[in-house]
Amino acid sequence: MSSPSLSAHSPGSTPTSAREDYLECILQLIQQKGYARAVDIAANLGIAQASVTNMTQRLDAEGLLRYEKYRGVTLTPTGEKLARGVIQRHDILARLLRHFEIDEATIHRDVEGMEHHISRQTLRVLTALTEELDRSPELVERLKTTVK
Amino acid sequence: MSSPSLSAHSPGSTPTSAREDYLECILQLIQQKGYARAVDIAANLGIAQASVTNMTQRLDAEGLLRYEKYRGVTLTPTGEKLARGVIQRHDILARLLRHFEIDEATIHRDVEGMEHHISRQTLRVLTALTEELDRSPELVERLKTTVK
DNA sequence: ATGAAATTTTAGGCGCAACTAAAATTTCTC
DNA sequence: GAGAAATTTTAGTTGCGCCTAAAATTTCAT
Repeated sequence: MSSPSLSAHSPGSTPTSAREDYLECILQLIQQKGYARAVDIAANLGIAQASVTNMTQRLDAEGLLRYEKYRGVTLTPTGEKLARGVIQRHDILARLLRHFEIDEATIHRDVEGMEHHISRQTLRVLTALTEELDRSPELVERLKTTVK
Repeated sequence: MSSPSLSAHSPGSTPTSAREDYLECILQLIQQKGYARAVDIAANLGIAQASVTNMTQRLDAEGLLRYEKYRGVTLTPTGEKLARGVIQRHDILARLLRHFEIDEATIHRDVEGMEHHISRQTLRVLTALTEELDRSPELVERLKTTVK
């Protein structure tokens, strides 16, 4: 039922999860600190610095970011759009789950895994759902009792 | 923020997504036809038959199924439990999304991607949510209007 | 029961995305 | 501004999970 794994990232195709993780992380760093250095990307993703160089070179070749040796990286418009999408999906999922009493670590793991697989359509639904939970604490309460 | 990719499947560790896809597919075949042949597994997963042999050998070594050369495969209790878990997560996600007007193809793709990343806690929440939607068509209607 | 067809296995290979170790470059400190 | 420290890059390696082609085995039809 699943596709033969996301292989070759032809330009225009959907980035792999790993690529999305990089883009997300890079945008977050840029927003937080104004720049994205390899050492911080590596720390945030929990991988070795050399792996970052490697991947950022590929992402540059694919037009998702601009990479200059020994200088930091910046996102291209395409890359930034993708990064914003991932962050948006991440945030909605986290907001949705936080309505219930799920530990943050679990929320983090689940969201991290799911955020790469949500279509625009599903995102819209989850957004509506989350906003309904925001404005209807009774609903949240009813659900929480059902859960336990 | 993400882990260094799911590498070595040490016994007792969480199976990779690919492994879960195999287990899910195998259990479905066994339920449907009484047995699981490589040719059907390959067709269902959209991969080559040789890849199935390869993976089933690994899954046997890991104790998730029993593999006998030129004979089919059967799930061990561990493998079957895992397969049931995946199918359960799959079904809940699909039921949840089907409450809205999302095309089946999109539901299929999203579920296929997300089903590997849902914890027990989150599963419980999504189940409660789905059952609430089952019994409250007004809520569904309200959400559907918000979405469009 | 034998030969053709289907299925399964073996063998070798590939791309992705990680790793380590060592070399190159930049940045900080005095 | 020289040297130490930090960072980045290069080079080479690994495991996963897929591939194709060819060989082995089983199954099916006559």
